Amino acid sequence: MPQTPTPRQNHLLAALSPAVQHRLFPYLEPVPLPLGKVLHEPGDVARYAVFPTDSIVSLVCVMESGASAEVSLVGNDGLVGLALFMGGGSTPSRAVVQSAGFAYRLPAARFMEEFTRHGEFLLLMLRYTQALITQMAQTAVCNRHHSIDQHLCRWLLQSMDRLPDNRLAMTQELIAHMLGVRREGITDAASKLQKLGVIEYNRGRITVLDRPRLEQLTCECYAVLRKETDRLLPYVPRPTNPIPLSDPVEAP
Amino acid sequence: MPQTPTPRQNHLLAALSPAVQHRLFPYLEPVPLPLGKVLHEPGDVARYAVFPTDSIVSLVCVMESGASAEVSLVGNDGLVGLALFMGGGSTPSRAVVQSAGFAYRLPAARFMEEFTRHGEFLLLMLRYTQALITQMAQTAVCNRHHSIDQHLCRWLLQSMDRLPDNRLAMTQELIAHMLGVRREGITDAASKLQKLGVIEYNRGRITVLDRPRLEQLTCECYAVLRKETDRLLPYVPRPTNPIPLSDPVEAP
DNA sequence: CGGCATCTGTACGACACCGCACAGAGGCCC
DNA sequence: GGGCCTCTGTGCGGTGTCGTACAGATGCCG
Repeated sequence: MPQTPTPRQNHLLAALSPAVQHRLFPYLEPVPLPLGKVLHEPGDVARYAVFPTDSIVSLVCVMESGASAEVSLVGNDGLVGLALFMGGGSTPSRAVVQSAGFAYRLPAARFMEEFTRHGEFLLLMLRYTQALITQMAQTAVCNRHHSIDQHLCRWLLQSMDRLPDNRLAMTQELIAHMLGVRREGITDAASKLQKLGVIEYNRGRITVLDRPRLEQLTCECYAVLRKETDRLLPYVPRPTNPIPLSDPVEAP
Repeated sequence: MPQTPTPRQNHLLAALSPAVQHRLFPYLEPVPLPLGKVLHEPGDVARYAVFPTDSIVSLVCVMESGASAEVSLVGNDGLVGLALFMGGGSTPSRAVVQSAGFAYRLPAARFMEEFTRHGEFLLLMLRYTQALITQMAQTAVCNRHHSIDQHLCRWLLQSMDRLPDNRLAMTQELIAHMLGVRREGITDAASKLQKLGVIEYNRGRITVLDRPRLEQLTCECYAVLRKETDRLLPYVPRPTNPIPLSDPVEAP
């Protein structure tokens, strides 16, 4: 069952030193992110930085025709609202919740207060920005060269990496929209994966059964991203206090 | 004829305040960038930041198969070497000279010295980074949805925006490599443009004859990028000295 | 001037993906 | 339980791009 989230489920927040956490955490506010919620439209001025805990947000580019394509994925590894500190205030992309869950948001002013201290927070944000840039670059080349099948595998893996379990609630229609392809294209690709026993599929519920196989089937883009992300943002949460790692023998 | 370049031909360098220019310019070193020169391979640790003046550098992603695709274009509007200040040190992309010319390079240490003053230089770099992010995002969606014809138009326009005149020295083979398509695809697209009288084409020399028409033929991506770049990085060079813009009737 | 490498144009079958249309198959609610 | 909406599967022709192969055109250089 969904427990109350904690800020430290977000890797960026977890990686901050106690001092920074102490300054920021009081201003963090948990927000539920229902499927499909739009965090910002192209050109919107961001009022919050949003740090997902167990939710996933897609950054998508939308064309005049209504066609769209995802350019990157933000989960508990990142934050939505780069434009806050990049100086532009807004971006030409839309941020939409792709997997429901929770996030913590931090008012823009507080965010900038910490950012302009020019300390570890700034450095962390820059590193995350580079990870995001890598993701976009790889998406661009993947869109050019790889098949829908491969692309779907990559997308599933990237989503799984940001989720607590191996299940995902999404219709084929939505996935198609994210990847910028036809719904039928996803039906085909997903059917193949289902026949191979790699995933199980049922009216908007996807379960990954054989992750290693999925990694074999996807294009090299996934490995590139994984490697680069691990390099830039190794997940090493700071301990809050001296923590009892093993069970507190009698917990509630 | 090619004159000796000056750092101020680069818009970023030109936009810096006299104080910053005074600190940085002594360490700038002009370098010729011949066509095809590789500034860095994936994973290379950058030793310089490179500011093009009249040259153009392409950032491309290369796949295992050798296939590649350009993710962004850097000319006198930007610099090569974001990884310097983003914290990663390297990126998984290759930087290759697409149009020969000159650039100024700044040793990494000097660059960081100024960057870590956390003043206008940092802010300018961040703004440029956002412009680059926008470019990558748009490239991703363009790769997914638009035709080679449209893509070529966009690429020509973006190249022209970074060149002093309306001529470009590139074979179809090279363009194809940049765009991540077949050479014949470029032949087709370019033939159409030539028949329309929009460009003139001759063994590696392209001349744009009808720019307005080109802007009609391209996809919306060009306009999006143009608008966003102008917003983020308006080109307002700082005067070197107190400059007589109009006659200084009675200025100090 | 002639030879040759390079660049450009053309052709043709293969294939992935598209757009559309429609048929089953669940799940949800009255 | 019945009705209905949503989601998924399937089929068809059309089109854009690919891979390959080859022929002309151009410019450079000996």
